[in-house]
Amino acid sequence: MSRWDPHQSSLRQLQYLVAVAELGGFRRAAQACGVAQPSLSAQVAQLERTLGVQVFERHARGIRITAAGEVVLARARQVLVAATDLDDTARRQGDPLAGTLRIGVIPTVCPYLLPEVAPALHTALPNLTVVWSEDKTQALIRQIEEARIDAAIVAVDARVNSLETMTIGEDAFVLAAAPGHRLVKPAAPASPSALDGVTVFLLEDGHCFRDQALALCGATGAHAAGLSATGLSTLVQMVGTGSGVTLLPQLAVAVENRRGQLAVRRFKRPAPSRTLVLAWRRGSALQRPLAAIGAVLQQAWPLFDRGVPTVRSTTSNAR
Amino acid sequence: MSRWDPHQSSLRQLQYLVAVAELGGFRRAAQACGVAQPSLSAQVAQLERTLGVQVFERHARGIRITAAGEVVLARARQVLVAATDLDDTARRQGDPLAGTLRIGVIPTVCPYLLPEVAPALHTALPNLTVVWSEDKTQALIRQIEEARIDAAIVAVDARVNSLETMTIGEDAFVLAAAPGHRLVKPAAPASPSALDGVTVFLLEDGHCFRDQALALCGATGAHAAGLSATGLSTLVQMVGTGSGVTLLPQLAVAVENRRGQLAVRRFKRPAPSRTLVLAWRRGSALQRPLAAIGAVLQQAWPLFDRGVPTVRSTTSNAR
DNA sequence: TCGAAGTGATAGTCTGTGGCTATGTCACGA
DNA sequence: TCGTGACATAGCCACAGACTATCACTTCGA
Repeated sequence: MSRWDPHQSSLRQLQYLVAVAELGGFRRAAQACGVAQPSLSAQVAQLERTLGVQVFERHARGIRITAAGEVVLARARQVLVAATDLDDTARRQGDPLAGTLRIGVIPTVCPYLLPEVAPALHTALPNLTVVWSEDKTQALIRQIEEARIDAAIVAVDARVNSLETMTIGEDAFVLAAAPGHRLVKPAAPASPSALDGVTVFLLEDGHCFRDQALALCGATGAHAAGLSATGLSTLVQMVGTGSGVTLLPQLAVAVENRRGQLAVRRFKRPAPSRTLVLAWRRGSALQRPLAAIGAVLQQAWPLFDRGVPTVRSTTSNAR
Repeated sequence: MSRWDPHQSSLRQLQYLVAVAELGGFRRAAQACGVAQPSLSAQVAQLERTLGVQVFERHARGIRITAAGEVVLARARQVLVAATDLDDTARRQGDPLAGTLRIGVIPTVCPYLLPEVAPALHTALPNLTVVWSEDKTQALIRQIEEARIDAAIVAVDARVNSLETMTIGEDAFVLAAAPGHRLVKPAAPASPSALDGVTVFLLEDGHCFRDQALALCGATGAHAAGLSATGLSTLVQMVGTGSGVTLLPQLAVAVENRRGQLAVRRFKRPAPSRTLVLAWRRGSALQRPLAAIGAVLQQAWPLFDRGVPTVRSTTSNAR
């Protein structure tokens, strides 16, 4: 019965392998792994020998990953993710609501949500330490899949099958422009068709909020301005001085318009909006603490949502 | 950047852990792993220490798995399965259609399908060695999930989410009884309602074919006989001598009725049937060779299917 | 009641794996 | 042409993990 024929390779060897692939070289990988380059080289070479696959082509000017190596690397990463889950599982055995979680947040949410929510989380889950990071959706998803972060707060349109999600809340879009602009003068909620033919300033590529705003523009006949902003603050400055119009998530209005330089007008219900979710890798060992965090976020959400039903077309939402 | 903090534990330690759990003791596990008991004990103890979880309670009369241990073990198995996938991936890099595959087959299929199909497989895929095993559906699924076999030929009703499947063919059910029995005398195909009030002999519990036949009985008003058979051969003997009726898969008729001791009658179309599939673990590294095997099985299937459209209500289907 | 047979743990020894430093070889670019 | 940075090689050392022998304990049966 060959059931117990041992796995020759070790987890450490797999880590070395993946490190070389990701950092693009043995020296850098060795440094990152905290070992000397010859030690790492030897381990990788031995792993290649036991697997019977050459993963890297060694050149004097660095390495190349072979075709066979790519598929082997993908499997190696899977093993390491599973091992990480094992570690997590074990670590949480005592108190599932204790320990450290790494959560990524998209840039159009992070600075507005965290200041309110981080203290609430600490109160609700005092033994849990959350390390926040900020990145765009695609990067966050990759980081989740590679177990480099434990979860992310994102605004999903398309469901990613490798992730599980929990809805935090709906974040409505609002119109924003310099006070006096014709689009934001009326007190009544705007119809989406008000955007027809209008030039709208958007975020630069890679922000999911750009895509969502762009979709709304496409549906309403608006078109994107030639210039893109690197963040919502920039966006606000651009339309605040000029004559343009932009879309903002309600979540950001209180902070971005704290000096009242903009006039803001909401849409008729059902207002266009994005759904914020907490997402984590399917099968993660951290279901328990993540679900607890998700619950806290859900509870806290009305704090940010307050503008939506009763927003005034004036500046300076309460703060 | 804690990205590269190493996994302390090794795959070998995980194997030891799982072996202890499955074999129920350190000595047996050590023997199975081919190491001395103290070596294995030390490794398991260290693993428990690094994970911070006591997986086993040690008693003089063996071990018990702790509650925390159960969940840790499940994760450990996942890591080993991923490692097996890595090995498989690497091994198949040269020729994906070479090497060895372990395939399980349910008892109501194995003896009838293999004699025909094994040579065909060898012809079509000469570099592939298939090791066949026979077990019931539930056991096979567990073996697939634990990477103890690579695939199985089963008759699924409920789809199991952890498995991917490829249909081999439809295997119709037929009525079988001693020649002269009123149910098998007419030449015309039977209506399912013919079973109403009839006592039908079935396989013993655990055979999926029992459940499928039982479902048909329930739908038609038949009821199960008190006595169950351990296999189709036994079933044939039971009804061949007595006055009972049974259901057989068409696949088995040629072999089981080779001496013509039974009269067989098919059902009106659409005849009740089971779907035979080749199933493997989702994400298995063996997609390529398994799909190739599935294709050969599909092609070969009409060989066994021949009775269905034109079956006579006589004995002795061609062979 | 006591010993045999089973469990896993402990003690002490040895070897091979995987680490280190120092150096070699090669390709490219200044 | 030589310097620089890539990865490989050589040689050494230490400790992890294997082994054998034995202990401590429980259970079962004579």
